[in-house]
Amino acid sequence: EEEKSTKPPAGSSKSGWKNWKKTKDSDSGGEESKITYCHWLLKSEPESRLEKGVDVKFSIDDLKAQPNQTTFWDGVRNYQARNFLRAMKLGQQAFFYHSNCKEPGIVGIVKIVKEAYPDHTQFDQKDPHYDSSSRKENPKWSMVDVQFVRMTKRFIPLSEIKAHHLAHKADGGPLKNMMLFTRQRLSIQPLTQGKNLPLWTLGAVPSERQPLLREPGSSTYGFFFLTFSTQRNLSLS
DNA sequence: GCCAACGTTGGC
DNA sequence: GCCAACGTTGGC
Repeated sequence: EEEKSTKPPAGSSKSGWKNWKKTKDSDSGGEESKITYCHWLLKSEPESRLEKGVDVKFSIDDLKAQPNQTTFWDGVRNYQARNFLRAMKLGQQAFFYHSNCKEPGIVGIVKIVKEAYPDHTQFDQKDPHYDSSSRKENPKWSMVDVQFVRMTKRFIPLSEIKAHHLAHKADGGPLKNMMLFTRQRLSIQPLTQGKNLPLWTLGAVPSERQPLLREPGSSTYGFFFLTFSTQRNLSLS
């Protein structure tokens, strides 16, 4: 279904076409394709774990250790996550989240330095994420390149984000629909402003085209995350 | 290490 | 198209 939403089938059957139209037009399915996201959250496992004999550990320190502090984000094998990958634009920023570990939470910020292209690991039989059903002429899975930007000023534990999420579910705050909780298993997710709240709660309102994320000390704050944090006297940047 | 959540697979 | 079985994710 997700395949069809990116590209209508050439000689499509009636039902295939219908499904494609449905995902484009319906409120729930279509929303994803219509909305333009600007910020993301990427999960990665910082602790060693073997998958088909291969260690899948990749912490933010591992990213920092890469040449140019840059790596390809391979191994995404979920259609929704893949579609988000494909929606990522050059220069956009994402939180780097440590998952499946002692202290899950946000540890840093990365940026997209190359937009989606075929994930070569899907064709590599030795790779734990090898996909025998994918053809080179029409690769199923994509990856982007990301580069380390910086660590967050402090570690932001899942427990803290979750506390806000729970509070916001009650009071309609910006994190009430955060996908970290509404789609707990999604490894690539967009961050949104939250519908009924002003994005900018402190300082000047930046013009629309300015980068949303500022260095500490700037008079304006970006990343919707900072909205709730500043409201609650926390500082994430 | 346990297990709940949830995405995927495949029989019917 | 339904849904039970199964596999994976990821918090705890």
